Amino acid sequence: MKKKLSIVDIARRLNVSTTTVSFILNGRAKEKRISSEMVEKVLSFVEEVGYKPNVLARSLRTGKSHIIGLMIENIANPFFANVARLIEENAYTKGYKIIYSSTNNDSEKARELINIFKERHLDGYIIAPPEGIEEELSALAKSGVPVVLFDRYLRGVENVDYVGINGRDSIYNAVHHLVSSSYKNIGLITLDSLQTQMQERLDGYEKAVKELGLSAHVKKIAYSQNEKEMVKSITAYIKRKPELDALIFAANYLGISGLKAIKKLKLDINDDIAVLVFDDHDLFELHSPSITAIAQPIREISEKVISILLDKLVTPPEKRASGTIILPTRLVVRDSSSKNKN
Amino acid sequence: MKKKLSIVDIARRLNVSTTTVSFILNGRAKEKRISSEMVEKVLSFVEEVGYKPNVLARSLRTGKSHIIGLMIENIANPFFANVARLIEENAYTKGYKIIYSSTNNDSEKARELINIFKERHLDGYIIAPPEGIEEELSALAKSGVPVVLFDRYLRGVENVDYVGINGRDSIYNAVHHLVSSSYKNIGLITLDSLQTQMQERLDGYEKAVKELGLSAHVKKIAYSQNEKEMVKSITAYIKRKPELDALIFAANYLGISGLKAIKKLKLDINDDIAVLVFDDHDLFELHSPSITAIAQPIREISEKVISILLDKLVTPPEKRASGTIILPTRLVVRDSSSKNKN
DNA sequence: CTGAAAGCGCTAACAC
DNA sequence: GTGTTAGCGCTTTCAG
Repeated sequence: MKKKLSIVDIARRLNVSTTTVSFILNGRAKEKRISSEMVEKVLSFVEEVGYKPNVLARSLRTGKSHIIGLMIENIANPFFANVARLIEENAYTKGYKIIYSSTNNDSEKARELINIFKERHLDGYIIAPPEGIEEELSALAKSGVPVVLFDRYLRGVENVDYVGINGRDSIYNAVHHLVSSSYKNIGLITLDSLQTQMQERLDGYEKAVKELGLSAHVKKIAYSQNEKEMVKSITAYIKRKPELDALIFAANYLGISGLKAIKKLKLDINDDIAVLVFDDHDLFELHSPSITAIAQPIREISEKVISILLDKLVTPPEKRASGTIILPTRLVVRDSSSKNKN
Repeated sequence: MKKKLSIVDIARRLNVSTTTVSFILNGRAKEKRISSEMVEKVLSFVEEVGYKPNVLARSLRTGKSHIIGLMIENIANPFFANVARLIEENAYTKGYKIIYSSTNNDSEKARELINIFKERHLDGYIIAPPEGIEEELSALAKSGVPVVLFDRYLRGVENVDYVGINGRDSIYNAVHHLVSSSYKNIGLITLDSLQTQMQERLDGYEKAVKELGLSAHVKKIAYSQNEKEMVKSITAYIKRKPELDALIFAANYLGISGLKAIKKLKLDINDDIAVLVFDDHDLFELHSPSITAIAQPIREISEKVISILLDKLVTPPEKRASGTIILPTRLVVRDSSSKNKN
């Protein structure tokens, strides 16, 4: 239909210079002391013809894209999906768009993504990083773009912010909760991963178990996109360890796989084995029995992440300071961890 | 670190023209019959200094952004999250990035989004549209950008493709399934919405009920982001209709709210009331009893959507034809709809 | 207060 | 085969 007008077109039609138009459009009319009739004239014409500046050209010129890159593990994981939604909503109100990508915990893919993002001159990054991209992240941060990590951090990466939760304490407390509900043989099903958040959870478990004089039972599952395989290894593990009377799952999808395994084995949660999962999920509330979970403060995480990033965007690089924010989790006690209630 | 090199820099260093470099970089060396030594020289130098063309400048020049806009209802809905993930994976391998946004079924927000997307010169659009953006979509399509709708279409919008499922038959069959499991008073909990996919589901229900000589019980819930409210209205409805012995939920989040309502009312699924939900979910398999669901072919939908779009992207506008693809669903019968099994 | 003009980095028609 | 150069649409310095 209406062929795209450029700023030149509108300047010509109005018999003014592009400069004037540009200044007015960028709200610098006051500052440049442009007559208010001029401003009015330009604005109403722009409105009338529905002119929109070409963002691309502007970006090319200014070096700002008003796009934020979001890199997460997997958008189909409800935790990440919810964080993504909240971050997006928030960014949107501030005039920023999100371009996102799932890494599937693959450092190779993450590296590529960073490159692609870089080419597009994104204004900032929000990343739940897989291991092995320390260098790329450092380089990115050093180049002056704000980078905020969340969910897990990467050791030795400078000048990035981090928003996370206290996984160590969370699991530590969870173990105590189970013990106080008179479970004794508590296993931890976690990922075979060196990611910091998984390490913390493991630490918390080991610390608690040690202090309580219990023996540790840890099963590390290989990360896989394939749920079937996860269910299989968990099933095998449970069979191999009949002495366990409680299981902590270190991530929500592990928990879901675990519940499937338990169902397959026809075990009774609680009679046979208690269940506690890191990261809450709709499913856990509705499950019979309902499943005790460690709930992450999704809203707070999202808000912190985006507000830190937006803050940095308006702070000159030399005045920026990076930091770490650790948020508390909440243990939502349900029936799967209360022997007597069931 | 290394300050961004431009194509001019590298041309100068090599004492060749930018044209030559540009052609080589765009793989048109053969076509332009550039000497292979030249090609080699340029390529290795480019490699060495790690030069990356500025995508923005290229887009400005070519008018192509290699970005696809994805507009869905809500990324936190597993159906959309999964579709998004699959589409993204697929697009990514073809060199396209996704920029996404949730509309929350708000036509105002959707309209704004389309405007923002337009400014960025996206190459194509994938949209699960709310009602009320017919005009904008038509305009978009008319401007020559490929548009693919999915999940629901909009009446009267020309020149867009649509990938959907046969919601009418799905629900029709679902009713028959319930009846053959000897349920008689079947209610439908749906959204108070004119969206085509919801209409189809309602149609299927009404057709089946009529043919079978049953009486219709339809509850239309207002769309809301707030789960609590949904649970409340469903709870009230169930209380008001004690004669119902089966409930069909027309969307997965309705189903989840429904399950919460049923739990709150302490009803026994199956003894008191059968449950069948449109759109499968992890939860439904694990629920006790497990919940019968109509599973959408998520992978097929995603693949169709993206392949249609990518196809159009390489087809000159005048040769493009738009069409509709309807995929079949699968009724996954579980315990919640089998009176005797329970 | 307003205008001319120099780029941002790239592509491609047009020369040679 | 390779080089020159005119834009793509915008911002912003520098003159007036």
